[in-house]
Amino acid sequence: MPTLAEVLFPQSLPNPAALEAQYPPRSLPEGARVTRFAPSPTGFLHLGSLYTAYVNFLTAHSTGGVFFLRIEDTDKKREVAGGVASLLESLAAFGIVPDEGGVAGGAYAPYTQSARREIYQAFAKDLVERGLAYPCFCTEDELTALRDAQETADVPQKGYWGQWARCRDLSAQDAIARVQAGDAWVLRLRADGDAEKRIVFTDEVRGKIEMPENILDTVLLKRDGVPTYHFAHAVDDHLMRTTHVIRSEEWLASVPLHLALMRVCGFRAPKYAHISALMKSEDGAKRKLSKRKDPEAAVSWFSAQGYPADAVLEYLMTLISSAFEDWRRVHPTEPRSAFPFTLKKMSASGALFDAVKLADVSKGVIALVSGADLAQQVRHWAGAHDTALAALLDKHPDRLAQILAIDRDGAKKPRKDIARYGEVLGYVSYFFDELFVPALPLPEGISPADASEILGAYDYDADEDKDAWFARIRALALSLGYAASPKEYKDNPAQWRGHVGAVSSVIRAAITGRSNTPDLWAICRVLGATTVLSRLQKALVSLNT
RNA sequence: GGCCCGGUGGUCAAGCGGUUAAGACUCCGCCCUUUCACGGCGGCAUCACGGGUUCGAGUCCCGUCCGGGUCACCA
Repeated sequence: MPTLAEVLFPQSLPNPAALEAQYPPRSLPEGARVTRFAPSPTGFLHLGSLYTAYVNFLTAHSTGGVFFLRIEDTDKKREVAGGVASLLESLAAFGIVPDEGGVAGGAYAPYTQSARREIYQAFAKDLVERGLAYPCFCTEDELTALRDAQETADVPQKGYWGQWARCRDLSAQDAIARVQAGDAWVLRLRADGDAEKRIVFTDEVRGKIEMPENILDTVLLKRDGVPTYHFAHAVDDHLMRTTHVIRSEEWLASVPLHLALMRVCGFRAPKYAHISALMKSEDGAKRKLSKRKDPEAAVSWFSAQGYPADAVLEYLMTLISSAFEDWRRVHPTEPRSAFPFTLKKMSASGALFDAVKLADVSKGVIALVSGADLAQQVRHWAGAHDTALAALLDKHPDRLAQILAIDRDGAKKPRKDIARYGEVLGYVSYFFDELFVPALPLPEGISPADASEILGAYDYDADEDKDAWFARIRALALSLGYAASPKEYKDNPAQWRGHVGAVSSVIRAAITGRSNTPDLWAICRVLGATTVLSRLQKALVSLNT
């Protein structure tokens, strides 16, 4: 006479003890943490997921531990073809490369849940043998009816539990008969919790938390024999020897269940850290960043906008630890991995995603990149996101590097005026004749006649060094009645028509069509004498007609 | 609805019984400056509310309110 467990799991399965031996505890130095990122292969990387992954990554790597990737593909309906590859690619773009799992493989393989089916079944069978789990034959309709009944009876605790759990007390014979009759079943936990009793655990970011014990007979194995998240989590994180389960706060409510599962399976529970979700403000209300409504929820949005991966990570870091920015000021070029990171310093409240702050952080990141490197990054970005820019850059090789080097390479205070690669085209357009739009924005108090006078009297000499070049402008200013410095003008405004700033602004406008640019002398060098002279000439002509 | 988490300026936040309640972003003003950017200085603006406990409360306790999460054969 076969037992219920044998009827439920007729196939030959490894036994739990053998699995324990096959996946032994890791030999890692004291304090080393093992963390993981466990996404579903939807191919879509959410900003929140990146955030979570990054915290896991930092936790492991700041302790000499292991960060692995596990694919949670237990729901075929959500799976997207090529999802895994695209996910790995997205993560890699942020320098987040798992030590194990993914393409790396590892000693605790397989790292894909769909390939671990018999591992889960082995533990499930063991649970049935010990009377800690049972088959449930309730149909979807019956479950809905149960829900409705609880609704009308106004039962505070909804769900499949206690007296509501109809299959819980089915005799083994009846259960066996139904299985043999071909009835579909799911496997449920026979919860032993008491709603009146409370469990206490310490969350690594939130501290001590007290909750009622789990009383729900949660589904462990679905109709198709595939585990639910909860059961897979218990089995996998135990067997893969995860020390710290760091995940989004939506899982916090499941901790009593997870702890109960760990206990009945005989596993030592990992430490848990629930980090708060990234929020978005809308009409004064706070809500979770949504994949549907918010383009910035997708990490791909940031790449498309041209935010360097480093900038996004740097921004996330400011959310991870409020001490980060202070540290960064002291260590402007240190890798982020050198930052003393702890889960405990993470905020327990959900942060609003702040695009303005990201832009500021990004400017700081881009300011540290050399002109040549930046040019290369921009070209790379343009190849994927802005073909017109890419074509332009290819037509003028090296030009962009020269432009971006201005006030940047070797500058003690490099310019911080580019937040995204996507802004670069607008930033540099006047360097290219095909994009240059002649315009003459005049400074306050300067009339077209004044401008005409200035341009008419100005001679550009391409051979002059910067000091000589500016000395000439100063002399010109003086000769036309403009103070040679703003200070002199302020000391006695009545005596002057203005100051050098007005003169150079007119020249700047004629050459670039703009009122704000980096160092004009350097710009002229990049442009070349022919172009400079020609633009100066045209501006003068336009003023006189 | 039950359970759970959270609530300090517009945003991110420090704070662990006694502080003029840090700092950063944004915005505004000033300084520096040939423009802009950078940098410097200054300013606007915060402890959700009500009760306790205490000589003293952002900090501890209780209640309320607000926001979020969860209660799936999704993760």
